[in-house]
Amino acid sequence: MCGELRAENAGQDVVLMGWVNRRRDHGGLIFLDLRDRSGITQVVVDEKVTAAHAKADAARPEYVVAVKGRVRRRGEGLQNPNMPTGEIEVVASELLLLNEAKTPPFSPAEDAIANEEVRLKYRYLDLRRTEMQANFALRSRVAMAIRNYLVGEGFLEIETPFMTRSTPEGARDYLVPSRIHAGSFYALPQSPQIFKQILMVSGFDRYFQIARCFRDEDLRADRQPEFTQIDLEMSFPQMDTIFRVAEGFLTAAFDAAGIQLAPPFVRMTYDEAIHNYGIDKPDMRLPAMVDLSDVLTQQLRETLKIEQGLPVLALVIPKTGRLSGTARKALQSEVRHHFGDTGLDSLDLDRLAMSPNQVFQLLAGQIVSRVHLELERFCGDEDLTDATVIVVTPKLGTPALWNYDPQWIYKRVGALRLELGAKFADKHKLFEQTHTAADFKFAWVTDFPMYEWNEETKTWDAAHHPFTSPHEDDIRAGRLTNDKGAVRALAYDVVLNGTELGSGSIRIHRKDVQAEIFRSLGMTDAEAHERFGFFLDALEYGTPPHGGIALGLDRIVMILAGATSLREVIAFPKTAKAIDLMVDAPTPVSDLQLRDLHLRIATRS
RNA sequence: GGGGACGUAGCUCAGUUGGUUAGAGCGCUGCCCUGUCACGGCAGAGGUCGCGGGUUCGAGCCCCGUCGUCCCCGCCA
Repeated sequence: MCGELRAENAGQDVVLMGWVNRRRDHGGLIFLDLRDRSGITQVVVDEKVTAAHAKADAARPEYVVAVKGRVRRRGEGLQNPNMPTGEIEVVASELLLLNEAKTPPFSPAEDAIANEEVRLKYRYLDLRRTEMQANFALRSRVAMAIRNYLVGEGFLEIETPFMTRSTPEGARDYLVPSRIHAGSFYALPQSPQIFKQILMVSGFDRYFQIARCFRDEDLRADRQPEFTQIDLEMSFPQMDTIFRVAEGFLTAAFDAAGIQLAPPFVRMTYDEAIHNYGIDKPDMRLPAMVDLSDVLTQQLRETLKIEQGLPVLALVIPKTGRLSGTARKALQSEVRHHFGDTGLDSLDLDRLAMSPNQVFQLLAGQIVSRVHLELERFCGDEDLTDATVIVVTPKLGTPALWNYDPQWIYKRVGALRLELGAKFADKHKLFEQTHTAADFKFAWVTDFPMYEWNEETKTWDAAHHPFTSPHEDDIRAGRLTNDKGAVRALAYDVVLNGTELGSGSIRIHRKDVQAEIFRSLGMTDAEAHERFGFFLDALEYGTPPHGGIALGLDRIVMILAGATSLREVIAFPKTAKAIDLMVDAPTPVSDLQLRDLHLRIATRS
């Protein structure tokens, strides 16, 4: 193939087929760079080879050609050290134009890339680009590594249906109308959740699937309406068993990308994540928030007009260098703007330190030493003078604040931490990519809350999904009925650099517990039976304890490819409005099709 | 549903305070060229300034609406 020939192939007769990447016409001598997915080779066509030369003359970029010729080692000074095949060239004896090509709207050979609208419309051209070819080669390798690992661990790959039953919880379903049953619909699966649990009931012990999932929600850079999960489930697991398996296949996946991970990953509870990072998917490429609550005594809070009893938090952004006066002021106003009228404010540490008041000086000293401690924990010994510190305080007597619990402040400051991280990342090379294990900060977050208060419907919803087992202790303490907010779930997320890669849980395997959970979610027994009767039935026929996890393959590959959008690692993705610009989907359908499906379009906008 | 950015030649973009015939680079077409590799030289073609309306003597530029792409919030068990 085009990318494979080297100096040791000199003298060999070869046939190459590929696309014309570039053509350099010197009159009597024409150079064609021939490209296929393995790489690029230079072909030389001399005018003495009349027929071939005429064809090379007619050839244009993106023509598909076949070349017969001999590999020749390039002479001194003619070599191109920037190309893997730069030491050789193929001297053409015969040339065939297998197919012509219209002038493409953008060139797959260019480094500069066109806007996404054009790229997506002509996706087949975009996918010819070296970068995209590399992304999909990587994706294939990663998927293969995961398959190999899981099969090696005794997992069985089993497919589950795409056309299934709508479940009203969770995301919006994509629906498929039934022709045979007027007025009824299949739903595309949001995940194979129930099927994989049933497979455990069936005795399949260790199941996995690289499964397509569908969710009809609004898109983001890291969210597509159809996406691929590495879905697995096992019987008789401890949480640790599942962590080990997931760490195992992630290690295999990263190995396929040339990165050696060193599991086990860091673990923290949900409460710790919120307290230290203000978010349930911490990005640990930045230092944690520093809790200064105990440094700010009651007395000091009164003087500084800081609310009692609420957390005071410091953020530290390393490697920013010493900020100029203007930069500090700009930052200050940015922070103000970020918090708006929430009642959060920032304390000027420098002014505190330079204050003639000794109490303030002391306080500043205490804050600095606390922050320094975190910085040391984070990256050995980092010079604090090179970092920027922001101290966030809840202002005294801000009415709105009275309703806010500490969690709200943690989350709010956590959001600022990420915003500033992103801002300084570009400027000061905060996340320098060395493409080694150190760039990839994994964590397990455990003990998620079981329930989430839904302000809209004034009900408790399942935070993960309703098949998640609550902590044994919380069941025994009766919290399922009288203290839902405190119930912890046996649920866990695996997080990488602030992105949720996947989540899972130990499931409920007893019918009575499952029924009680449904009831606690406000479902009557009749409703539960109507929706999940088949599942409750299955639980009664000898269900093993089981649990599992599902990880987003697209997101894993995206991060490994260094991309910031899933569209770079999905061959035929959809736009932010869920449109496929190449095939132009979705489209209206004919009245005949609608009649077959017993559907009528009610409104057209 | 809400907020923001963008939309000018095939592509990437510039276009001053609203003022004559809307520009550049790349690409494309033709001719020349035997050592290029982002080849080079000469000549040339190419525009519904996203679309619709308005203000104005005059709109790429101002106003209103609309469509599309991207990012974020809501949403995503």
